[in-house]
Amino acid sequence: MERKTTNLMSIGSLSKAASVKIPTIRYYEQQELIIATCRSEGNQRLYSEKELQRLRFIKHARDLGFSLNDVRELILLEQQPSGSCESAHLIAARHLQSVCVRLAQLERLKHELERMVSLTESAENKRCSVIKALADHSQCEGEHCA
Amino acid sequence: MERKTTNLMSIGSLSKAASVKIPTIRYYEQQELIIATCRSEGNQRLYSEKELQRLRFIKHARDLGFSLNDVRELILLEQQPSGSCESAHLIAARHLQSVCVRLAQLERLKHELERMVSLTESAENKRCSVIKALADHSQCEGEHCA
DNA sequence: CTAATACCTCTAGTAACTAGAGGTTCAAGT
DNA sequence: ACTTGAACCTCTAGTTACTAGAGGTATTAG
Repeated sequence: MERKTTNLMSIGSLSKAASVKIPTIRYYEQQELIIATCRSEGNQRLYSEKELQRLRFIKHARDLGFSLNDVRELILLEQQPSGSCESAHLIAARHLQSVCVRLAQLERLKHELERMVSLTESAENKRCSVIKALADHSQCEGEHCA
Repeated sequence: MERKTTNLMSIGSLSKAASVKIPTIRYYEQQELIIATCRSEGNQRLYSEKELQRLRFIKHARDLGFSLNDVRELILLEQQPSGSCESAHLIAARHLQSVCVRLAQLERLKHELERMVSLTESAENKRCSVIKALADHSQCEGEHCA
């Protein structure tokens, strides 16, 4: 009744529509994240609009840096009627947290690298200061140096 | 003459001194980044101060996010007498560049995740907004959405 | 001399794909 | 109906930088 035209598409079309490479789609299938609606007589995968939506969901989550395990969980939550919101929120919040941590780390690394590179640029000494900076970590300002 | 006491250490001591795990050291050996000075009668690895310095160099570079391939190159450069500075500078600058790119990406992701999470917190509707945000990327503000 | 600890090699597993070999199916044109 | 070329199929192995485990040997402290 509310079923649209049963327009099934090949893996190639799906790939283009979701901007996800074909081998990746097959990999996701292996990981049980997405399964083709059915196969053609000749065993080729056929997908409906529903799978396209799911693949876009996965793509978006991956672009946001969620792991495939997170994605797996989110898909399960999506399928449940309700009560799943808190869990989804938790996953997102946890991920946000790790993004923040990573961000702070990268900031620090950026500073040290900048220092290293600028030292090199003004180098008048023979010994390379990039290499010196790496070898002699007493100069290092970063926290990663124990 | 300028040779210090020939105090060789086991892989365990080296590991502690450089804060690098034992299997990782063996892995680096396999990758030809560091080789033990010699072996004991019973075939156990023995290292000198020189290897400790190199391992610290590797560790520091890895902490700064250089790939093992970069490290390999930097080590080669380190061993050459001179003229290697530009190459080392190039490697560092290239890496800094990629750190900056990654940083900008992460900033964007952070914003989108924050938006997602805050939406969820104030949700009064039944359907989870985290999941909705992932499914419906027309709401998405990030550049990663094509 | 013995027991605990540290070491050895080798293989396989992790995440998230990517690449390639070798073969089949589909769609379009003649 | 036939042919050609693109798109598809499965399966295996490679990528990065390690980590974990099995099964066995060396060293060292008491």
